Amino acid sequence: MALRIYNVLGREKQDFVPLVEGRVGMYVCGPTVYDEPHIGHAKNYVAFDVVVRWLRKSGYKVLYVQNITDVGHLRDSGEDPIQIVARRTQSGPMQVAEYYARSFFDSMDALGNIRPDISPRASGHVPEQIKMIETLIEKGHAYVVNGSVYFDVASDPDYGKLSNRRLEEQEENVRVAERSEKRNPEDFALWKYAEPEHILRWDSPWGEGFPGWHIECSAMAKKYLGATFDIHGGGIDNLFPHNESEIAQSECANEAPFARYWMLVGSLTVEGVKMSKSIGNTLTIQAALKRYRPETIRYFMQGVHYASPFDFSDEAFEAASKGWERIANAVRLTRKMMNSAAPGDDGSAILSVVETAKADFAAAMDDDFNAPIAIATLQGLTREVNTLLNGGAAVGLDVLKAIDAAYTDTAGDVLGVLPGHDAAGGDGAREAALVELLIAMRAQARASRNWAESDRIRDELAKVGVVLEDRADGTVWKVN
RNA sequence: GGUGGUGUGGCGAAGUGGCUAACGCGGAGGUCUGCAAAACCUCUAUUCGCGGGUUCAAUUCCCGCCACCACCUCCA
Repeated sequence: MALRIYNVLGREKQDFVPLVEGRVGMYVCGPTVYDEPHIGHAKNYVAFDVVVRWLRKSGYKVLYVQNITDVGHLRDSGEDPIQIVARRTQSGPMQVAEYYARSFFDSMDALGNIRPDISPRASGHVPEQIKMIETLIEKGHAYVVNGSVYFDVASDPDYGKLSNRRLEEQEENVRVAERSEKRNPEDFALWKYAEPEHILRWDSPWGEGFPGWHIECSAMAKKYLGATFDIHGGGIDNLFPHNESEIAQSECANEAPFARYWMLVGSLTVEGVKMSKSIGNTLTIQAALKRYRPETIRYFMQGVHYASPFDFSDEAFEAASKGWERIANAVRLTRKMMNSAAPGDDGSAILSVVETAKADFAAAMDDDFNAPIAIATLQGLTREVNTLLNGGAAVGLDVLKAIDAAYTDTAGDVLGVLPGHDAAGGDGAREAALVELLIAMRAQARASRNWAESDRIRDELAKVGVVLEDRADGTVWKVN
């Protein structure tokens, strides 16, 4: 079954046909590094991490580029956010950018996101941006005013094709344009003249200044992926003006199509409210990781299709967490039983169920990366696996290995939601040995019907996060 | 006002022109168990925002309306 992707450019689900067979060039808008990354970032980048993982699982050789925005862009206040933080912390702007870039990578690593192949920084690509701006000027798509350069929206008949904002429709709604150096209110800055107090500044043919917000993505995508490439990802909140402007700049400068498939991720709210500093409901990834384990965060976020809006609430998180645990328990049990199972294919009747689940999982992912359905197939598989493993009948090692491989291929490699391979939850051989020792002592107590002692061991372990479950064939444990 | 999106059971959330509207959580009952936990089984939306229309048939297509959300020029 072929991969299909909902292309925002055209607003329809399309067969995915890469530019070069077997290869995928993919660009995802990265963060502006002036603050700690939050769970909105997590949702976005987990989504694209899974996209890349699935493409690779499907056999594509993927080149994944995700930028780091570390140059100054203006905000409402008229000031560059990096500059604001720099002043507040009495640091240099690039020091601030570096600090938060590292924090971003740390958080992404902790969430289990595979790093992009290239993480280009806007500050390191100013010459490329200037070159592209010069090209736009030469081709009559941009003009210089007072040391700034603006893109002439009227020169691009395609402007608005991604967001469906056509100029002619817009114009009627534009109130009397305020006094501006722009020809049209819709024109956007490619290069901005730096006022004396602006710290982040570079030399350019138009004097000292700094690049516009959108041009970095156009320049870096071109440099690493070419004028035309396969997939452009980002958040839906940047559809306009950012993504629209990227297309306009790139296609006018390169005279070639830009990204062929646009995938935009739905926005995230917290308890139904948009995260914002003024409300004070921003949840950073580091804070979230103190409360929840990363696999459950990933699982939770993939319970909703990537393009849909997503609400991060404790209640919904708990529900998802329980669902995750069901799968994780089954995998843990499978691996535990692998340690002592006899070779052979006892219980092989389940293999057809395993194959069906793998096929259903693949079909779901091929259908515009439908992770919710992919997870549903794993839940269905888990019911069958649990029935088998808890049924008391012998299960051969070959069968257990097949089950483990199915989970690893799907929940592990693609969704990235499985705990580490250590059956105990991954806290080291010494801890495992200590727990096993206590379990053995408890088994003795149980054998002599000393329930007080056996319950005490179980309760004390529970206090430090080690949960015991008694089975007919022994006791299994896990770390909460 | 413009553009786009969403509205499905107690909660989260898939989905389809017509088989019993996935899956998870929660709830009820049961099995298993020293107890617990885990697990399994059964039940839990005559119904898919509202009103029209198309159709033999719509939650799914079309129109209108209502509600909520996002973005709307230099705020990833």
